[in-house]
Amino acid sequence: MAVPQRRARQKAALREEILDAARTIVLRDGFDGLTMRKIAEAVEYSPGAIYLYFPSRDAIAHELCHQGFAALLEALTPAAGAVDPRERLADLGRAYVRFALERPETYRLIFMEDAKFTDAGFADEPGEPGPGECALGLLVRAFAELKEQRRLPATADPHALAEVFWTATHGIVSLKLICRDYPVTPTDELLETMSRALLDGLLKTK
Amino acid sequence: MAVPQRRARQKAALREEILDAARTIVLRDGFDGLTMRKIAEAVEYSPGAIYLYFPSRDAIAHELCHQGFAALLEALTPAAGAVDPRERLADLGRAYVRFALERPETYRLIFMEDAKFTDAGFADEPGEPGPGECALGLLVRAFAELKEQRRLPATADPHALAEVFWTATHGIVSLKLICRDYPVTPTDELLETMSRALLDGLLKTK
DNA sequence: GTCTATAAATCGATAGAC
DNA sequence: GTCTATCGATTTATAGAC
Repeated sequence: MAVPQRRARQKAALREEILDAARTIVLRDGFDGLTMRKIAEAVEYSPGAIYLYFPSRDAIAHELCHQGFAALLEALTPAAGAVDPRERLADLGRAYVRFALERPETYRLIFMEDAKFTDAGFADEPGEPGPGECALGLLVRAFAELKEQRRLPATADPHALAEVFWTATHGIVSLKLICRDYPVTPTDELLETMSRALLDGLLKTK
Repeated sequence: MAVPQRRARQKAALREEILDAARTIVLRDGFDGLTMRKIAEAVEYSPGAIYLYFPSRDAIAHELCHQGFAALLEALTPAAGAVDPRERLADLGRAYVRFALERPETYRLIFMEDAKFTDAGFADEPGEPGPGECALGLLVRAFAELKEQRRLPATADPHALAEVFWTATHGIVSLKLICRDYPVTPTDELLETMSRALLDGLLKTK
């Protein structure tokens, strides 16, 4: 029983090597620049060998996307520690922006490339939460707590408010990642102004 | 002198035909699906003939982008009629979202594809305003009026606030255009909630 | 000015030798 | 399991006949 296990380990190791190489390429050349040939060259195998580990280029991209969502969730989780939900939302916004700017190609891949990758990050298998859903859940939870504390109107929908906060933050980073010169205002200032105004406007009182 | 003018008209006409065909293709197949061959087929010329009117695929995309920004400005201008600046901002947000959803491929082209296209729409020639700058100017002007009316703090920066409003709106539509399933909340509801909360939070009083 | 033909470079994916 | 070789289809752009 030992030999097949070793083989399985080796197979898994090369799988990881391929994914690492793919990540590097996406980071350097963007998603369109990810080709089977480049991957093969990077791991020093022939192009055909890659197909023994992944059935297609899309499968590799899908796996990268899944790992990207997991990384986002990992980056957000430590920012969800604040006791005060409002403070926590501001922290989550900052962590989200930091993640996007530090790993621009990962962010582009999961949120700016293709619907099939983005949607896949939310519901892993139909019904299962998935890392994207969990990340959004951090926001939902904070708004739900604000509502429990009667700092939001009784009619407020925590999920909708979480999506408002998320889309607004996404708007800042996605434009910053696309354009060189616009928006002119520094990212931090945009985020802080947006975050404060949005929460001021939503909450009954500070 | 008449003949060269007629020739110039014919040349300009075919130029427009090429651009029209390119627009249709971008709308149908997305930006990546825009190829010289498809354009040539659509206008019933050979691929090589296109190069007599445009030096490259990028030049066509650049022209499309410029026209896209002009169309955005045209779609926003009638929404800038409200006397009350706050009401005007809400109207501009609605017109912006409507434009993006009605012409998704145009919106993708000018704001979600490539930096060189997006930046080009703002400052046409260095120094000149460009349609993108004008569109943003509609927002800046509204915030500037709010400041004149003492409904914003004296320290408020109208340009920064305009960019906050713009990025937040862009966040809604860009995610809607990318993902099938997320955000779950309907676009209109996201926009109205965001718009109201943001302006409530920024303005001293309603 | 327009065409045909083609260069030169990609790509994803597969077949079959070893 | 890996490689070589290649299919078949892309693409942008150009050269040269008409």
